Amino acid sequence: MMMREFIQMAAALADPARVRALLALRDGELCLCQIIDLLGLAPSTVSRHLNLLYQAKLVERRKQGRWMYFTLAGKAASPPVQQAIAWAGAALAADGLIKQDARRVKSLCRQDLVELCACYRPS
Amino acid sequence: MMMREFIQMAAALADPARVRALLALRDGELCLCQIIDLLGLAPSTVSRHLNLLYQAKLVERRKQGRWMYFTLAGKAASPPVQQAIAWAGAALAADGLIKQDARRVKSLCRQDLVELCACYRPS
DNA sequence: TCTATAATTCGTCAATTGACGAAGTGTGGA
DNA sequence: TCCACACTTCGTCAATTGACGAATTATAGA
Repeated sequence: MMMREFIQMAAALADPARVRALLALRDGELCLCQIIDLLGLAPSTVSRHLNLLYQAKLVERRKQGRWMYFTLAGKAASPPVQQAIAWAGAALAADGLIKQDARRVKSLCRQDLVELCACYRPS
Repeated sequence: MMMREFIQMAAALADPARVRALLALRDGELCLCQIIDLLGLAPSTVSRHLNLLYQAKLVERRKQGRWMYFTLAGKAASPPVQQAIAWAGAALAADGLIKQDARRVKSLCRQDLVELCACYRPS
């Protein structure tokens, strides 16, 4: 791994919204609109954050229909990538916001995606 | 560890000069002027970089006379700190610049500190 | 005490970053 | 063929960052 890639990874982890999104994926894949709902930021902002995580190879993504699903980088990922994810998870295991997010994710996953995509709800 | 501290650590690692300085400390302590020489940046810039690494708890420092010596965070450091250092080291083990720095550090350590402090040499 | 020097602090400047909304893309269903 | 909607791209703006030099602090030695 070269310096450029490492810096990209560290920079991706140097923002609370991105770290929250990353760790929210530990229980399985999420649709972008679920992450938008979780973070409470504008769709374009969240899209950009997730793209940075993707460029840094910390997450993978697949498009299914209208939805873009994200997952944590898997077993095929390089050791530095896996170390980075493990590091963030361990360091923030006791963090209140991260724990709150984890509970929220469980609840989001129980909802229907069509209903959930509240990110665009006029409310 | 809270979010704030984690972000501080990740941000500290998100700059090539700081990562180089951090990993240059793996073989033992270095004086600030040695790091200035290694990085080829202005003294004030390097001082600021090392202060950020210190705030992030990734390095320790001690003042002896006119010199400020830095070392990697030791065994007393929290697991996340140690994980971060191990992560950077492993990810950049094959990086050319880091390897070059390591050779340079060995050579710097063989020089007399008084002669070395070339950072202020008019040259 | 005076001087030289290692390091820090501060002010400035250009470049980058994160936020947003507006506009554009693409997919699925009416 | 439209339309609705999930997502992305782009432009803008305020805030942050990294670089530097100038000025300051602190320490060792003449």
